[in-house]
Amino acid sequence: MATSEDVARLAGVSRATVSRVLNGSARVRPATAERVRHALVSTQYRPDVVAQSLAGLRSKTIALNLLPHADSPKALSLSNMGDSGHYFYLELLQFLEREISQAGFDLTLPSHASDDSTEFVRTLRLRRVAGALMIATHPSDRITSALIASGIPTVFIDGIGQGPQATYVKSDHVAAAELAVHHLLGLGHRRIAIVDGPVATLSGAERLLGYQRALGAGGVPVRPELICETTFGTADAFRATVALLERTRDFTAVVAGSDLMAMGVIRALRERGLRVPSDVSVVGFDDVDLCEYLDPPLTTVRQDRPALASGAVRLLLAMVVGQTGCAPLIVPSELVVRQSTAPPPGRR
Amino acid sequence: MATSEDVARLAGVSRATVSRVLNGSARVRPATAERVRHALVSTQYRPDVVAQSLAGLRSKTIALNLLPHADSPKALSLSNMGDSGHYFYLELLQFLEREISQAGFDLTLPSHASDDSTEFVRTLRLRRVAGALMIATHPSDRITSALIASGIPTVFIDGIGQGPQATYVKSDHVAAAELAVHHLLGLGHRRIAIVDGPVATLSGAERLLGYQRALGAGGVPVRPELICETTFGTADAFRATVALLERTRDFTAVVAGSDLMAMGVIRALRERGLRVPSDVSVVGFDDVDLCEYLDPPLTTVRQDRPALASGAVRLLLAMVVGQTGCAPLIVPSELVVRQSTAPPPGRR
DNA sequence: CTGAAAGCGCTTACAG
DNA sequence: CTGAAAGCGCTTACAG
Repeated sequence: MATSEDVARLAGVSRATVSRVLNGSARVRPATAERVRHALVSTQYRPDVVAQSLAGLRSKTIALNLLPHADSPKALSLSNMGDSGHYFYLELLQFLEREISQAGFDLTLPSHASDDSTEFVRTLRLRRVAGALMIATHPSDRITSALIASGIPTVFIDGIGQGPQATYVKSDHVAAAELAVHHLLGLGHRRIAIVDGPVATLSGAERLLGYQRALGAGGVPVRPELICETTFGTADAFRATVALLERTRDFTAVVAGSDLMAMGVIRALRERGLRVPSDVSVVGFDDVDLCEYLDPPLTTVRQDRPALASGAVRLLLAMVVGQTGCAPLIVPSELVVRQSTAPPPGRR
Repeated sequence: MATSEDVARLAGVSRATVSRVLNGSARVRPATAERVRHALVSTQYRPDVVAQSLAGLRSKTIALNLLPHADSPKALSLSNMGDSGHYFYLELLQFLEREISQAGFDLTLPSHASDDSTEFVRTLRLRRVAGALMIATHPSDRITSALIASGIPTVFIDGIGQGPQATYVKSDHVAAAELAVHHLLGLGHRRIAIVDGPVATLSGAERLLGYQRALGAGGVPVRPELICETTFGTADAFRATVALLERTRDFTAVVAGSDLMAMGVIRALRERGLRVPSDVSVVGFDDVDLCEYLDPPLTTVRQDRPALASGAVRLLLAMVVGQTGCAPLIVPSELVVRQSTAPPPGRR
């Protein structure tokens, strides 16, 4: 593999000059630059990224971390995604990877030795990452503040955190939940339950808030016994729904905290002899790929994955090249009506 | 951040010695080693991974690539996984990440500038990756041979490739398909269709083979009109099943190429008025998390994800430390009977 | 505009 | 057993 030395020799210049035309870091006489450029292609030169990093430049690497309501970096990115509760993030990741790769950056999932937030930042620094993408971190996490203080450009996705070199991107989950509830209200439902994800989570908290607000706006009292909170896992949503049904059957619709949770909700409803949507309507969130293949196809509120991903990468890259104080990006959601919602029983 | 210089000064030795105790690369007098170790902890020293890489060592980084039947490295890892057809690999990745992280390695998804296989290898070399994990590469890919020739330790997962520093890990998809078909045969089915993934794919090809073999062993003739091939996507499985139904309805069971494909199959069956399993039984492969929440809960053949992942990482790490000629690992699958299979209509 | 030199933080022969 | 030196491949002040 050709080194910058080889290129320099071939072009009859010094390595410094080669570096300069490569990085456009200083003015080079057009003729020389041209010679260098020729040498560059004829040697098939590729800069050694490791050497570049060592020489002080930040590497062209973005660290990725997914830490749903866990205060510890040890909570691994993918491991957190593994339980199907996080399929949505996977679909998001797909777009994220595309954008980052197109910008010529590598994505790295660093292994964290300890679970201390100082160590976390140190690990990123040691790898000289250009920036960090943090998915689903809770605002009060130690890591959030450590990262903001570190000055490493970072964007929080579905999390909140702001600083000179930090900002965030998220869907408006409050409005999304309002959309879901309005839809149900519009169909004639009045007794609407919610099987929500953890309120310690941004989306969990916001969806609950939206649910309450929309109910209020519709003149429907919020009934605490219809509010369930659990994890984003399908199995837990199933259990929570079973518990809800044991408590009361006085509802005709349920807002599930996510599409995957909706699967658990629907299964519980059915096992107890309730039909969806004729007895109970169910609406989810995210609009994960498989929604339309569920039985019944799931009515849900879609998060705009491409907008979320490209927004996040755009902001991150802007900060990497020095921009500061970027405003957060709030992405609107969209109701997708399929067949898991219908008017309540006595109302058709 | 403390450098090895700092540690050396504090311990009253040279950087070389620090390096030696760190890497155990040479004998150091116990007393000195002890002093160094003290200095190590009191300075909270962490080696600079970038510098280590540059100094000639391979980095503690494993490259990850997912290239289902694509001859191009441009086909991005996650992007390939994004269509839900690859949820299984995501669940696998979860285990992979855990194992790799525990071993102290980072996982990197390198961005590939071109789609040439030489460039591919070069990219890995430039990043000084310790090894590569290739998921679902086709044996005849250019990349497969380039990688084997490169000498970079690599293990192919759900792919095939062998060399001094390359080996593979996979489920026995043939046996898995036989399991599925035997189960159906045992229930009394004789007319069994298959909606398979691409035969250009290892699992697609093997599952078809197993299907044919099991049928033969059961004395049931293989009928070409009952064999469909499509992608691993749910939507395509849906379409293929619709097409199959237009051709013939003379079957009482279908073997789907994967769980996600099974979702498409079931949906198509239902839309055409067929009930599952009373009219038609359906069996999938993989045993993805959500199988038990489908309606009906899906009978499937489970791939042993933990065994696949830990086997792959173990082999890779062995090669990273110099072992050569590792034998491939074939992992057995297991039938999981749920409720999408039942005896054929007239036979209960 | 361009080159010689120093430096990024480590490791590894080479001497002793 | 241990240190001084060279080197990994690049970049960036510093001179000119």
